[in-house]
Amino acid sequence: MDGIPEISEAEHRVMKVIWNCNPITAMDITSELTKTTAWKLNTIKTFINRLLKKGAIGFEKSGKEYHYYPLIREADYVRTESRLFLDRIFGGAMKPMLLAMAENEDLSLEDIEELRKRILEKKKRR
Amino acid sequence: MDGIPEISEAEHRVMKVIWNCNPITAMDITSELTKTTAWKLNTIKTFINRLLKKGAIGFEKSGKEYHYYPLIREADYVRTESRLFLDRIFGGAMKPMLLAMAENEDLSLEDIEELRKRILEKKKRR
DNA sequence: TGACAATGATTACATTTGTAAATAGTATGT
DNA sequence: ACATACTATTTACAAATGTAATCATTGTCA
Repeated sequence: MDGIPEISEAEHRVMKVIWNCNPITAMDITSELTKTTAWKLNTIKTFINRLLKKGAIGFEKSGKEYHYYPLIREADYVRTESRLFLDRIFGGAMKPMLLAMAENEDLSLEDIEELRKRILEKKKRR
Repeated sequence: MDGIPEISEAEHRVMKVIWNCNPITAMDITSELTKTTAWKLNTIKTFINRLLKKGAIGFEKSGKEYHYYPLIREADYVRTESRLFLDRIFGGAMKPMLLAMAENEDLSLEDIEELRKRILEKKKRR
């Protein structure tokens, strides 16, 4: 039910732009990315092509421009990556991860409260 | 204050064995790893050598055997990797990460309670 | 002391990734 | 219809990674 392809770091930066706003042209992707990276147009084209080949995005052409759009949902990608991270670093156990995060990152009691509510809701939904 | 070198996925598997028990010989690392992977001895030797070159581990020889030990602490590695993950996937924001995790993984109210306590303790410590 | 067996070091090779230049295809104005 | 100016596709290349075979060193037993 998954089938999320391997997406490299740089490719992921491109995906984020496409998820954020689509369909979108290569030019617009580039404008967005050059705000935060030093990548050349051609470099970004390479990433776009690799994403196409991997089946992560698709396009429809109108005139001479291609308009790209995602074929996988960000939520699915995030879920897959989170699970991989959890498995790799914490042996798949949620609790040690949370405790480590609590130790190293800033977390307020309000954040915790929100988390609790969300879990209650989730339980109710089922 | 960090200086954690880049450690690849496979190398990390080796690191975990060394963190878990050290000093340790290449043979013992291999016995451990062949339980869960199909890696050949030589493959594992390669990873050990790359870790040596990267300064992630050191060794002391006794007789013909080398005994390897870590030069970086697992806690530091975990912190670095967690931060990278958080930045890459969630733009550095802890809360969205927690909410996504709460949605996708099993988290009990008891876990949350423990988390809350830990945060209180941390606040007190400072 | 000299050969063997074990262990570490070096070399090898395909794939992925970051980075980009060169080349090819095409809609549009003249 | 044709050249032009874009835009997309192909090709390039070095570094990192996964995977391992081969070469070199050295302690040990005969």
